[in-house]
Amino acid sequence: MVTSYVDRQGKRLDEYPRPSVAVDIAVLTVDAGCLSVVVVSSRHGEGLPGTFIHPGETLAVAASRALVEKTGILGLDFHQLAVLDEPKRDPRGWVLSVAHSAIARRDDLPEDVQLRPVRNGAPARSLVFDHDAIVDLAVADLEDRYEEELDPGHLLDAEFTLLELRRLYETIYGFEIEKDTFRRRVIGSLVETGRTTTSGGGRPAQLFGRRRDAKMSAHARLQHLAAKGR
Amino acid sequence: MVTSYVDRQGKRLDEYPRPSVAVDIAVLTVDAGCLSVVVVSSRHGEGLPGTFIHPGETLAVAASRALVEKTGILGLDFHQLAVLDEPKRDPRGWVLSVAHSAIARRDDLPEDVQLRPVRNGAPARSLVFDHDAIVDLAVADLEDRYEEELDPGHLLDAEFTLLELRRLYETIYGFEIEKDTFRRRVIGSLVETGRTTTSGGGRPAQLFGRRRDAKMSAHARLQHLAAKGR
DNA sequence: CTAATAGTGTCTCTGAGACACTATTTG
DNA sequence: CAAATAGTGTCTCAGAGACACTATTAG
Repeated sequence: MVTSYVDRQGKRLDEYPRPSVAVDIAVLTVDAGCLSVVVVSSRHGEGLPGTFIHPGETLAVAASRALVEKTGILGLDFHQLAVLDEPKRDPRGWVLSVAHSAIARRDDLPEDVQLRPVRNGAPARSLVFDHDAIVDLAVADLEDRYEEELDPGHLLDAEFTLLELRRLYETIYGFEIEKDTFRRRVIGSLVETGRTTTSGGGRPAQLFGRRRDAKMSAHARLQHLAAKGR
Repeated sequence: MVTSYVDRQGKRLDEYPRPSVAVDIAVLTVDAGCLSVVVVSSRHGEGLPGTFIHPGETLAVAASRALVEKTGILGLDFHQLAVLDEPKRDPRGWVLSVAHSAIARRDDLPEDVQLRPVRNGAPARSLVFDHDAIVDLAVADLEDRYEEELDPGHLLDAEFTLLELRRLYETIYGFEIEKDTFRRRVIGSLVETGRTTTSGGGRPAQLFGRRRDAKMSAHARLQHLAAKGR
């Protein structure tokens, strides 16, 4: 490392005390129809998987490493949410945490992973440090991204029915959606496969695939919330 | 600092090598009808004002300190944009930067502050390290927040005409807006003051104030961009 | 047949966009 | 009067929401 640079006060870079920098990851999934988050247990209590960043790593690499080491989860994409910077947020010392989120299909997670529901109606979480707040950020981010794009986390298979898609969005948004309105909203982002499935019980449902670059039309959830005066 | 905690590998917290953590701030303003960013000169070239975080500080405090020390700017609100984490992004060594943005009125900035235009048509910036990318993030963030709310950065006075408001939005969005459509879009977020001003040259324009909680209606800019096929 | 789910026709409402028009000032 | 800016009336278009209707399967 080059250390000969000095700043305006004449201090060398390596004279500054430095914080430890951690990554914490909220891995969200839909388990049994419920939006859930992966947690790990430690001596401090239940929290999100995380680790300290190592030299030469990017934050995404550190996040991958944390998930493998602590949960056995592999190969997710990470989104930065925020930097948690309260000097006293971690009793071990001065630790900044870069909060991340990721989305995973339940069956891409190990069988024995610990999951906690995250929706408001669900039993209260109480994770260590400020990890509850990270989960809230992750959920808000998930909602935003599902509003922009059609199932960007690929929680559904390559082919799915409109009912399956709608149930997924209801799980993520946390409220029911009218089937006719929903159909018209997403149909432009789908391609018919010609195949049908009768697993639902009534008339066979058509199976759809995603269009490339499958945006959601307009901003329905915002309008919905506005209409209800929330 | 408590250092007796150990992690799963049995390492104490203070045994990990730590990155330096910097804050860099893109202060945006409208100067002479042009969206601009505050820059500072150093031996590396022109860059955004920034500093290393000190023990006990939050990032926002470090950002305030950086602005005062390097530009004399006081009292802005900061928004975290992203963490820049490429291990080699800073030639001085391993430096993470938490990019921030802030919005300021031109006349709240010192007279002699260095400003550079940021819009695409403007002369190319070429700031040090990855600071051009931070400016891009700051501009995107500004556009998003001006789309959600009416002049959240309070770049206008307490009372203003619709022409002034529209010119501001045109400067921020980077394209012209129809006056009739714009008027109908924002009028619900304004309160009439009863006063008028004739400084424009033609019929006197009414002066408006902000409503508390002045949201913009719907998401006009997105729809505009979609309509133009961009 | 009924139950159940899939999918459509159609009406209303809202807001964006566009154009033309009227209104009120200065010179 | 002309020029300039402020503000409105009104039409079209698109999409959300809601309701009722038709379609196709299982049993």
